[in-house]
Amino acid sequence: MLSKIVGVVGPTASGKTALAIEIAKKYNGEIVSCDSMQIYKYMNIGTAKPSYDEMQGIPHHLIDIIEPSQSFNVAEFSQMAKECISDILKCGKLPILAGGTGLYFDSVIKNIKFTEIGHNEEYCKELENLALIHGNEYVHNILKEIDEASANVIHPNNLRRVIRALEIYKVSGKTMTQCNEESIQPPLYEPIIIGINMDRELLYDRINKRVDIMMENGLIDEVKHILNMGIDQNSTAMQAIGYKELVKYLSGSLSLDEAIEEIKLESRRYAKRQLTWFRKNKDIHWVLLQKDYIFDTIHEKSFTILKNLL
RNA sequence: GCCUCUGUAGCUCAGUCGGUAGAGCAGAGGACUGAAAAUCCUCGUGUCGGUGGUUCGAUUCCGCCCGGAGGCA
Repeated sequence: MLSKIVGVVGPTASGKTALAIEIAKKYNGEIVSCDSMQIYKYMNIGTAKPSYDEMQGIPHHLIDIIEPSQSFNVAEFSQMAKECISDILKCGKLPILAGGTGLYFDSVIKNIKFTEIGHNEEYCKELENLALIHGNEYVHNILKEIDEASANVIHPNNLRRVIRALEIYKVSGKTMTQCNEESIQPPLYEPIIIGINMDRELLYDRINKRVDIMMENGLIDEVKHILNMGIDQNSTAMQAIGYKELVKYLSGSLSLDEAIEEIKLESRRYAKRQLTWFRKNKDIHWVLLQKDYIFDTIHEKSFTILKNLL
């Protein structure tokens, strides 16, 4: 019998954090954040990290665990998240995996096994160079020769993924297809997943307003502070929405208004991508918010679902 | 009041020497196994301002009307 855990997913600004906390309060739970940017310290306003008060005494895991200068990846996340969940279950409490990073979420729910495949930066650079000189197709053709199945799935222009597939082969001697097959394992938990969604217009309105609030709360100072720590503008952390645009503003390539509009635009697109990812997961119980809404209805509907399934 | 320019996709505009139209942006959909808030793919029918006329045929030419911008009085 698998242990039950709760999942809370949805696009940015849909209210995942608040819902997760309510669920934790009601069911004696602890929250495992599933967010690729909230893992970074000092990035609070722009990642909409819950404040100490907002957490209402509920333990939150995998938030503020690394420095913005450090790199991080799914494999590490997956491992840490499973350890957290295991600990929470041992205490007899309910783990709640909540966040908007679809890949991270699935890696835990599907129990994907990431074997030790390191990196070979030199090789990657070499491939990047080849692409620069001969074009993306050229590198894609190299992949086609060693792993046709992957080549068929990865678009030639998606250089990053083409290179990763080649890197896997270079480092491990196995094709990506082979590695992916081996990574499939039976799930560890029985997840009950709540997905929050709402009318697009309403969502976008919430996103736009939240960006304004972030600006009022001092996002610019937060970005300056991180930059002053000597964090590279090209670091993963600085690719976060809200940060990369303000870096452009601070370096003078965008006006403040342009930067704010770009943050809103990128956030809306991000929300759309998140929905695309989560929509294909048929196990999600969607809770929809209509236009003339009372926000608590999301919580009520969620509790009804949980009551029947937990 | 007169003159000139202008009205085409949600926005900015192109274009049709008369055969009912296409870019960018916005938007939508999709992919995703070690950077994932990343990366990548696909998608353009709209009373061509309204109304009369010329024409086999008008968004295109002509008249009038209604918007908008500028100039002269």
